[in-house]
Order: sequence, then structure tokens, then C-alpha cells
Amino acid sequence: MARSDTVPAASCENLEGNLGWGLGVLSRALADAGRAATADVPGGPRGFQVLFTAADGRIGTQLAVARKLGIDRTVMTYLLDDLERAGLLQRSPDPNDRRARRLTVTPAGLQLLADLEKRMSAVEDELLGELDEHERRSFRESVRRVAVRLDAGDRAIQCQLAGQPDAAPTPP
Amino acid sequence: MARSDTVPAASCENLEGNLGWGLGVLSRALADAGRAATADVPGGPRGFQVLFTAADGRIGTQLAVARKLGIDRTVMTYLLDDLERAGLLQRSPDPNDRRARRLTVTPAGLQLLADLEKRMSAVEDELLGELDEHERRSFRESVRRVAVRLDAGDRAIQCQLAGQPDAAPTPP
DNA sequence: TATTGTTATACTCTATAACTATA
DNA sequence: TATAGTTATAGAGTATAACAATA
Repeated sequence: MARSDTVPAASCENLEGNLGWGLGVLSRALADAGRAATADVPGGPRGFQVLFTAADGRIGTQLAVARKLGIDRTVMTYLLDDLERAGLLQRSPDPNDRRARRLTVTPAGLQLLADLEKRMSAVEDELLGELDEHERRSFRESVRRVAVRLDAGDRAIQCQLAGQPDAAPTPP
Repeated sequence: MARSDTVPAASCENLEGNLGWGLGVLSRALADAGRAATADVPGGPRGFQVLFTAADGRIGTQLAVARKLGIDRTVMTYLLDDLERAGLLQRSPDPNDRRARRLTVTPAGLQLLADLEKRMSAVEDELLGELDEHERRSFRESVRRVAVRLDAGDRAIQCQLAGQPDAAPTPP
């Protein structure tokens, strides 16, 4: 009764081996450190990501940016209001589809963004400090590949995962 | 003006290379799929994690579990109320410190937990489907090591990150 | 006095619905 | 009719503060 009653028949030996726990810890740490590093940015870490995505230019409209970042479109409105009011970004009607708004980062926004990228990069390296350079590169690359597939790749996968947890894994 | 105005002086080429974006996508996907896979558990994915941690036995009291999982202690109360009401878990006063409550997972809880671990494991493997087996093991191990250091290791690191983003990285 | 846990309250985010304008 | 964006409202989730019991 010393142990056999407290140790469950777990497929995973301990909590630390649980991916959900690990990603939770990592995400919280990144969010906390990110909030501190983006204290001067409206919207915090999310404001930074919006600036970053808008500056990239390939994702032009505000709805596309919102989808890419997992931000609700109604939340996006307030976020952009704040960023625009701070003079970091501008909305303008898309000439091809006048319903949509194109996002343009102002010179002030680009300048802040360059600084933010340095800060966030430092934060990330600090968080991943446990890993050596090779492991770090490998880790970043894995995250990138997994995320790209989850994001653009197959939305079908997410639907499958969300809809039928016990269903057969091989649909035609 | 065709490009030089839209492409910023970014240290990271594109959004996909951004760790924050990648972890965001991955965490959201895991949360979504986890919610679906734990639809029958009070508290959803978090309820599963509490069960898992409590069943491990090494982290006995409810406050310790809450800290380990990044759950506010006031939220923990409601969470445990639900889990206890569902007959999955029990609270009992710690004989060594009668302020604290020890958590015991009931047989029904252990049975559900075993099933949940299978479900969550399947969800995780599906999410990491982009990686081959070796990469997957390596990725999980990296997450584990990074999280363990962030969690127990040095809370000083988190304080440093959170407190002074621009400060010198080598305090005495 | 400090800490664990609970409760009640207030606040912040997020989701829902309704509306405008374009397509 | 459907979509991009906005606005207002309601709801979920979270944090804050006060309290009781124990250390």
C-alpha cells in the first residue's frame, strides 16, 4: 500500500513527459515574458504579431491577418483601432475589394517593429536556453513545420481531431 | 516602391519562422483537439491535467498541483468542486498540515484517466504527424527539458525576463 | 504573522448577434 | 445571397479582496 495505490496505470510515466504540460509551461512563459517585452505596444504580444504580419505584406487584409494569428475578427477591430491610434499602422480600403481593408505599417511602426523583433528574439533565446544551438535550431524547425501544416496544410486534420476523437483514422 | 516600402528590415524572414506564431498555432490546435477529446471531463483539458497530476501522487496538495499547472488557486477550487462532484476525485485534509488538502483520484477517476491518456496521446501524435518518429521523440524531449527548467529550475529566469527586458543579461 | 483554502466581487477577455457596405 | 468590417451586448474566464482555519 506504500505505492501500488498511488501510482496509476499511466502510459506516460510522469507529468513532465506530458506534451500538454510542457507546451503549457512554455507558452505561459513566452506570454509572460512577451507581455513584459511589449509593454509599450498596444495589444501587447498580439499587437506585435499583428504589426509583424502586416509588415510582411503577403497577408494584406485585416481578416486574413486575424485568421493567420487565430484572432477573432471582432477583437481584431479593437486591436487595430489601438494600433492605428498609436500611429503604428494604417487601414485603407482594398482597391480590388472595397469591403476589405489593407494594412500598412507606418515608418514609426516599422521602427518599433525592428526593435521589438530584437527584444522578442532575445526573449525566445532565453526561454530556450536549456537547448544548445543545434537543438534549438532543430526545435524551431520542428515547431515551424508542425505549425505550417496545422495552419495552412489541412484544415481537415483539425476538423477530424475536433469532431470525432474515437473515429477510424483512415477516411477515404 | 514596388517592394522596398513593404518589406521591413526584419531579422526573421517571415511569420512562419516566428516561434511565437508557431507555438500559438500548436497550442491552439492542442487546446481545440483536447477540448473535443475531454468533452466528458469537468474542466476539459485542464480537468484531465489535474486528474493526471493528482494521480501521479508526488504532488499531493491542491495548491501544489495548481502551481504546477499554472492554475489560479481560486479557479482550482471550482475545478475540484466539479471533479469531486463527478466522483472522479476526493479532497481530504493533509494529516501533516491540516490547512492543506490532499487529492485522491477515485477508482472511477483512474479508469477515466487511463482512457483519457490514450485519447490525448492519439491527439498529440496526430498533431505532430508532420514529424517522423525520431523527430517527434526529439521534439518531445526538447519541450520536456525546456519546460522543466522553466518550471522548477530557475524562477529567477522568469523574473529576469519579465522584469527588465533591456537590462544587462549578466547580473552579479 | 504567514499560508491554505474558500467565497464573493469585479474585471477582462472572448464569443454572439445585429448592422452597414460592398460583392 | 454571401462576405468584410464594425458595433453592442452577453457570457465565459480570470483576477482581486476579504474571510476562516491552521501553522
